[in-house]
Amino acid sequence: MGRTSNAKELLLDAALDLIWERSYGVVTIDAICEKAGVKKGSFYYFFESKSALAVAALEADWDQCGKQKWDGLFSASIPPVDRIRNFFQFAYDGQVALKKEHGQVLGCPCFSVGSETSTQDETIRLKVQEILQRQVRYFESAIRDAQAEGSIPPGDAAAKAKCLFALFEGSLGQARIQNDLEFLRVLPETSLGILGVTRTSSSAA
Amino acid sequence: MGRTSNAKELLLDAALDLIWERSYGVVTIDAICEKAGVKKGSFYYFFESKSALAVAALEADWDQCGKQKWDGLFSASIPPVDRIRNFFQFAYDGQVALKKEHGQVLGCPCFSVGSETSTQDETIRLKVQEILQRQVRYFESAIRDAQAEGSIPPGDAAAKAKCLFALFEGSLGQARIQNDLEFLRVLPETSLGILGVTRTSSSAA
DNA sequence: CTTGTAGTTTACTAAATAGTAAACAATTAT
DNA sequence: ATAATTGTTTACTATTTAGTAAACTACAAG
Repeated sequence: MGRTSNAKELLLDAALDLIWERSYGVVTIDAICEKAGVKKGSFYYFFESKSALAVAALEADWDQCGKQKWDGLFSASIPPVDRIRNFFQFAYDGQVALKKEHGQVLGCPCFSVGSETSTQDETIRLKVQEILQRQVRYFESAIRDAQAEGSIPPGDAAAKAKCLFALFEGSLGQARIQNDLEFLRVLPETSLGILGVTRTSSSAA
Repeated sequence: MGRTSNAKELLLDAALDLIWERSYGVVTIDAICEKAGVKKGSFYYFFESKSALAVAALEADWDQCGKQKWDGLFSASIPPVDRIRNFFQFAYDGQVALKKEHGQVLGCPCFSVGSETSTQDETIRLKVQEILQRQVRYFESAIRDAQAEGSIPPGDAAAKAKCLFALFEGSLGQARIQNDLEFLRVLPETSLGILGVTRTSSSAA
């Protein structure tokens, strides 16, 4: 019983938006509260600090959006090489939409916040680490499947996955810094080239 | 004539150190002054803001350290494939030393600060963009030379350089977030693999 | 309809921070 | 020496920010 509320969700959404668009350090609790339309007293009713909110916001974003997207893109019902190409294409399309909306390239919130805070806030660092590692595993699994069906050469799948992921995050970071999505446009093909795909298996002409 | 001073240099050094180790947003002017052993009045005598100091610190670091390192590593007197391998090895060794000194993986200050501030501070963004583009050109030139001598397959050298650079910065970011240098250790070989080097030309057995 | 619970609001404090003004100190050219 | 110049220091203000305490409101179960 008692009063009901969606303030917690409003705060999580506002925090992720602001931190993604600006940065963790520059966003104040007051700004988050204002954007969420929630008073500071309520903020402290739900969260103990900005750090705790950020951790919760990253986790909530994964649970509510990220996981489904990645599950769909890396579905076993899709040929493994296509999974990877589609993923990079999806990432590019998503950044195009975000740029249209915000006027700026935003990149990956998890990686940006992680890089910014990792030497200062261990709880954020661990949460980011956890989410990023989950993501690398999607790559790894697709690479293993592609190797099994012979569409890419054999080799250490975990290492290749990390390599692709670093390329991905590095490109997102570059795109954010240059405010230019050109870096991402070629990734669907570049990534497959790195994996050693010879013949373009399906969708592309 | 007039009084002489090294306060400006002390401030530049302190700023880069602190921002590298922590982040741009979390470092205050007071903290920079304290680390530099300079009073705030002097800070404002030399710089108009934290942002201006950061821009100057990044530029000074390139002028005094970065340029010479890159020039040496990418010297035309070195076989082009070795330049690339040596660069990644040097980067790894440098991060090992930094980790020993600071207890944490720090990554690339330019990229970290750039990613953190790019949507908030246009002058920092432009300076970072400039420095990063300079660095990509070293890769590009080495790749072109390697292609010319036939040690790697032909293809768009600028695109390959951007790809390698994204891999590099993405790996540094990952290393910072995971506080683990494993990501960087394999880069000397991984990078050459991506470029399509078949035979390990020199130093390695 | 009243009581316990869940959430909200207001008004506040204490601390951190950016930024300034003006007196002060050192150096050098004349 | 003494001015002019360059840099330093101190002490200050105004603002922003995190965080708290306590009164208040809505709701739901008995």
